[in-house]
Amino acid sequence: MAALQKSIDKRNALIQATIELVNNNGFHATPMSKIAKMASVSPATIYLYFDNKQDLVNKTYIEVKAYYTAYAFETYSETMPVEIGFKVIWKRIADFKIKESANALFLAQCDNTPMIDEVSRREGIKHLQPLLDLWARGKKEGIVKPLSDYLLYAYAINPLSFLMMTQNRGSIQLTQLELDQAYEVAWSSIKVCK
Amino acid sequence: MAALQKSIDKRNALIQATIELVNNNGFHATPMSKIAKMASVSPATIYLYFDNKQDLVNKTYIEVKAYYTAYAFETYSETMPVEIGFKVIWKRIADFKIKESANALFLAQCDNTPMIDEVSRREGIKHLQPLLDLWARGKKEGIVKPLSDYLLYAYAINPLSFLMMTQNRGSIQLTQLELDQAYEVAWSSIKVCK
DNA sequence: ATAAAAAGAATGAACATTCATTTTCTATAT
DNA sequence: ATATAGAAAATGAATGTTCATTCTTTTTAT
Repeated sequence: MAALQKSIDKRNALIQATIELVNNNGFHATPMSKIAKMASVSPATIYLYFDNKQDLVNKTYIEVKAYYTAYAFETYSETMPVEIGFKVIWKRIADFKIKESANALFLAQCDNTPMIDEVSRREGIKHLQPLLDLWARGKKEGIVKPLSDYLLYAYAINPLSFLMMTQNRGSIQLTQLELDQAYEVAWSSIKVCK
Repeated sequence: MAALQKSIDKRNALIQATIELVNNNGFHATPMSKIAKMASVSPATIYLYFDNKQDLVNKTYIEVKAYYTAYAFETYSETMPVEIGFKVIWKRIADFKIKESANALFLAQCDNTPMIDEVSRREGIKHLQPLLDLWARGKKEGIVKPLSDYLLYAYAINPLSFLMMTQNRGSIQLTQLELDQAYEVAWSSIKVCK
């Protein structure tokens, strides 16, 4: 099969270059020629791996998103009690946003921009299901507030995006203390008060 | 003075067109020619009001941001008790995100993108001071948790951006009930528990 | 020896910006 | 009030560049 013979390394280099350049310049200011140069490849070669620029950025988005969700749930198991499970997932997401900030930044840009197809966007959302299941369980057990998933996400998870963005812009440097505080606020905002 | 004689209506039309087109297509996919057409103006005319495309988008950002903050603090007074003051501001911001969703969407895109100069970005941040002052007062009175402003903002205000974004994408329709719930979560996440 | 993969150069379209003219406004003189 | 000169504002049509994509040729691997 043709695609399989092509070098996976080149494909990865292209994806990485796309992430880095789009993060720094935005989609509109990253020409294919620069992506090619950064990946040490001819512009024409990009078209052996991707249909066109839009396809390149869509596929980059989907791959990064898949990596993100795999990372988020890596250490989680559905047998964990709700509070433990949430903590495990939350910490992994925080970890991702800090350690994989280029990837996280790229996702944030895609999620707040018409850069990505609706189709690819929907594709990227799917993988969050385990968290929604956890919340459903938590609600049933009376541990998690009976709020919509969107509200829970807005308060428990999304603030991490803002903190990551701000840190990345150099305005703040998150300390371990602040991260712990952030977790406490996140959990307290969705847990049922005794 | 030359600039003052030019039609303020045309300038406004250009700003409005920029907001709408950038919201729908992103910065990279909105040519000056389209902005001109939507504002019923010749492309050349844009350059009588703005230096270039970057300047146009920077100035649009600053204007929308100023409008946003003015709106947010419209009904707030520094003599209000902390809890009341916060509620007043929060509700106004929520109002803005819903009623002025085109403006809010534009700001969200600017804030998550390298579309805007650092200079203009900093310019836009300034106006949030009354909220930071309110929090300082709240901390002193032992009403607000002793967290950094960024953490407070991340949990008390930023979730509204996510909810607005999601609603705008058609995934949800915020009801009054949900808005009230959102407020309760916001306040409970920053207030000191008794 | 053949076919896949990659390359560099070429192509053509899109676009930001400028240029040369025309239109509109304003202030003054009648 | 009206006409008009001069300036400001606005325009549509160029200009030159940038860039996504394709074409033809070369390199690499089997």
